[in-house]
Amino acid sequence: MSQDNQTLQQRREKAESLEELGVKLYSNRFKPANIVRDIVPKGENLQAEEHDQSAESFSIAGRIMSMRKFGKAAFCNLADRSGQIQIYLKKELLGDEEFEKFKKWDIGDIVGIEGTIFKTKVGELSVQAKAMTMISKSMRPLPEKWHGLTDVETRYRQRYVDLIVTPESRATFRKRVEIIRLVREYLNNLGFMEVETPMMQAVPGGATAKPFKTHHNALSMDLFLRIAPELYLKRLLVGGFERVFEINRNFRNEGLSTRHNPEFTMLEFYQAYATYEELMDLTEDMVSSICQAVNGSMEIQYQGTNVNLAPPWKRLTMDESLVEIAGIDPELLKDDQAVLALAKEKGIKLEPQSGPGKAKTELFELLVEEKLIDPTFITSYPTEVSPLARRNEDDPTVTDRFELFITGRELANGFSELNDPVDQKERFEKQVADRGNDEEIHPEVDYDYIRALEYGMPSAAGEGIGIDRLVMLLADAPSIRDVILFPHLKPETTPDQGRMEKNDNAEESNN
RNA sequence: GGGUCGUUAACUCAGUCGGUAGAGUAUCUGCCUUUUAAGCAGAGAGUCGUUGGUUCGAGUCCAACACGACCCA
Repeated sequence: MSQDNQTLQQRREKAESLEELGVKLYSNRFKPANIVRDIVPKGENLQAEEHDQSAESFSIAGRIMSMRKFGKAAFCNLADRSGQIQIYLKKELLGDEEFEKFKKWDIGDIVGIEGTIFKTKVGELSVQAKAMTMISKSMRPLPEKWHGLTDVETRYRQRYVDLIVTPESRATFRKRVEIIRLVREYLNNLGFMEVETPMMQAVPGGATAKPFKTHHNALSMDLFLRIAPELYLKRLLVGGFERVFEINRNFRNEGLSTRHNPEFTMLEFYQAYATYEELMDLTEDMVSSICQAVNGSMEIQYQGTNVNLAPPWKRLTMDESLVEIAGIDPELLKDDQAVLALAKEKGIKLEPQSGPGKAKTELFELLVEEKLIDPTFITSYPTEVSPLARRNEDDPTVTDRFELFITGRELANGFSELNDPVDQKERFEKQVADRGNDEEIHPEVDYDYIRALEYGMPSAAGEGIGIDRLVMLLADAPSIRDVILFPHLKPETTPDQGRMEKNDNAEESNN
């Protein structure tokens, strides 16, 4: 704390002298009648140096972002949720007493202003203050006005500061909110119901991933944070909710990267009597129209690369992509042994029980995935890697499934759902048997889900879209941490903190 | 988990060959009633990420650790 001494102390002293002048440092009396966005149009017809003849009074509240003080007058920039406007304060108008109080104001304070509007010499619309109210005194200085806050660690840890001073960051999160709103609107318009299913699950199913474990004391049982909502949403199809979706968090206990946060937001939706082909059409239309709405165009740049989201999007089977993009001989793909040998040659390590389907998928990830820049649906995923997808009726080694790739990254995964309880049970059991030596993956057969299928689930197709990755794409964000308000970081260390003690505790809880 | 880079004032950054810790912004004091990176004059502000080591002497060299970024698995 000692490093903050000087600034904090100075601010405290100012705060005290304001209190002595009778100012409440944290008043909740001020109710702004206006926001900046409302005031701006009122000044449209004013000339430079002209005051609003109607003398209409406005009141606004916000944070002081900058100050330019003169002896007996000053200009400030005030920011509220809708924008920024300049405030002009002069001693002559406010009176000696109020102006003395103003001198103790700092950049970062949240204040209320009442006044009339005018334009300055250079034509900037400003509010001339006739009354001023302290709403919240700031005790810490804001980052430098010109460079702003560039240290990414501080931006992620102290997002509140980032949001105050980084307009791009505010814009990204507003865009995120808008994208999610548009997804909801799109699905609602098609008659989908938004539902919430369990985040804590006794059997973490619906994907292959390492779950987080937690414990319920009263029930004295372990629970897992969900890795996917899939099996619950399909239970709702059984229950007769024929179009459902959920936008919520999934949790995966795996590595962190620019594309992976331990908790991430997923859209999953299920539509009875649809097939995966209809979902490809839906996805193409939904994503491209949302892009048009938030970016004004379907042609965007992602980190300097042009991406065209205008439909129709390319559709390739996995085998076609291996031939067209990886340049693999189509004859080779027909020979299971040759496929396995090629995977080995490329340095892919496979479990002993892995078949050609797994090998093809690995080859795809290695040789094709990153080359899919414009949106591309890859279809005909091997049954081996698709435990929940419906088999293709003509070729049972593949499923009626697609994944969507944009800028070399997986954005969506969808398929025609498996609704045959016998087939589903066999596949679950095989998955458990095949888990290999990875105990953490934790596959278990969800027998209640099998029972649900035994009551009869309508034919259906379902899909998951990674919302964080969609926002990254549409907001041109390089890291998933730029689109998550509070991304996961290790606890920060401070010199005067008992770090050693913390480490001891951590070790104990690991054991 | 591995590799590379980074961590110096509240913020953005310099810091040469190992020899008294620097700038701009912010802050404080004075002047200043249309500025907008306002201006002028002056002042204060540092656990150089942490802990060790080498050295007469370490922000600088070495090691370990912490946190972060990027790449790889």
